Amino acid sequence: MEGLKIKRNILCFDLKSFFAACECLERGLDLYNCPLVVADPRRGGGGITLAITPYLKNLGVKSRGRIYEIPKNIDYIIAKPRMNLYIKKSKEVVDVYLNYVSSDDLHIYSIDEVFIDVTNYLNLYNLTDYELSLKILKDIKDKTGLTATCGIGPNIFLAKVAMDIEAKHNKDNIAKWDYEDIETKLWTISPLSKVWGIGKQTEKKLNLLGIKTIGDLANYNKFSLKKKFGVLGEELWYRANGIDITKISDLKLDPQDKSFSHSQVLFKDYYEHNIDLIIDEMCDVIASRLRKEKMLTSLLSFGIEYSKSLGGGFHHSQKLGHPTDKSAYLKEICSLMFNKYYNGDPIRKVSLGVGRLSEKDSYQLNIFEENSELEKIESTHQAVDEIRAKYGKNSLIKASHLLDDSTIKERNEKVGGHNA
DNA sequence: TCTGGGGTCCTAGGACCC
DNA sequence: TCTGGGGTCCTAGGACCC
Repeated sequence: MEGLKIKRNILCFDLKSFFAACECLERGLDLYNCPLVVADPRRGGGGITLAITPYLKNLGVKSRGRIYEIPKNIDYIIAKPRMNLYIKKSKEVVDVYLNYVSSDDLHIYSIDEVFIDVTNYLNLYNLTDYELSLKILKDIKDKTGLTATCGIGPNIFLAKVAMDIEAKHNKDNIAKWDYEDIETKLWTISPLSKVWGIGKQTEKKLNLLGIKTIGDLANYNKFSLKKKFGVLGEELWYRANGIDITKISDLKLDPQDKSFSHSQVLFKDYYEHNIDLIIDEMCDVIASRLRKEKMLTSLLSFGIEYSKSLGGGFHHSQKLGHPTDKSAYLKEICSLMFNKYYNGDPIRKVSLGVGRLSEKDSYQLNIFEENSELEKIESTHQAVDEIRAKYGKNSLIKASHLLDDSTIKERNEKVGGHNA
């Protein structure tokens, strides 16, 4: 096991209350002293709070909850999410990291979290990993106004857990964990789901085995875990022992595995006669993104969820006859699937996703689409995309999209389902 | 009493091929 | 006449993350 204890210098950074911090900066408010909630008020009380300030956290408000869950006696400011602002800010922070390391040693995990392997830079800068992280944190603060926290570990897992569990509570916003800290810092963690990679479901199953702390997990029989949970069980055991041999380069995603999707919860019940419009629009959005990223998809997944009172729904995926970025083709498949599986219940949610992506330049013309026809469609799409890029997504929309049931105009003003 | 949205990874069974 | 077996692809579904 000693051989698996790799000794890198991994830093894991996370931006503190990121969306809320961006809103406070823009409004000239003090993040630590103002009751701000980032959430879309148009969603009603059931809407999700995307972020809250530390000030509200201290009052016991859940950071990812519903608006109606915020205690009535607390006065708060509600900030409509502005995704484009957060993306811009996130890029500014990434630029700070890239001043210190090359992109090969940086993995962007989410809009506000990264992993950096600084092993090969410490000599160069003549700094310890702690000193370097301090410097980067200060740089982020100076250049963007944002506060970050940093976990340091000999591997990715320990860096992340050090960050999640300890760094946030430390004065300097840094926590460094090494293999000798495992018993005191990692093994004492409970409940299990506080640890990265263990969710509520797994926690429940482990609890049934009498495993309540990470220490219990680490000292459980590895082979029984493997028997019960497959490779995941073995993985859990290694992680509980602080072992993770993943390198930053392993985190780079194979383009084959890439996917993207759109889903939306509808504001009213839809049925067969008006859901077409929604599906149409979503196919257009997905196809347009494929063209923007110069990708083709070979796998479509489509799902419908019925109104809460009834529950249920379906979700299916299907390999496509040939790779495509054409809205019409996606619609055709969705429509087939809809007719096959829809049971007539009121619809409240639609999801559409594409996967098995490939780069467009490898596109082979196929026997199903006539060459000239293809070019015609292609050039039309291109023209539409160009106009939208220049004048905004709403500059050119289909006549059907002006109907009452359409949601596309609202959605075009959103990024990732949130207000742009 | 209540509606988020976008991702990745893993497993498992059936089909199909050699 | 019967008990093959390995590899890969497809789809469904579960779990986790931010």
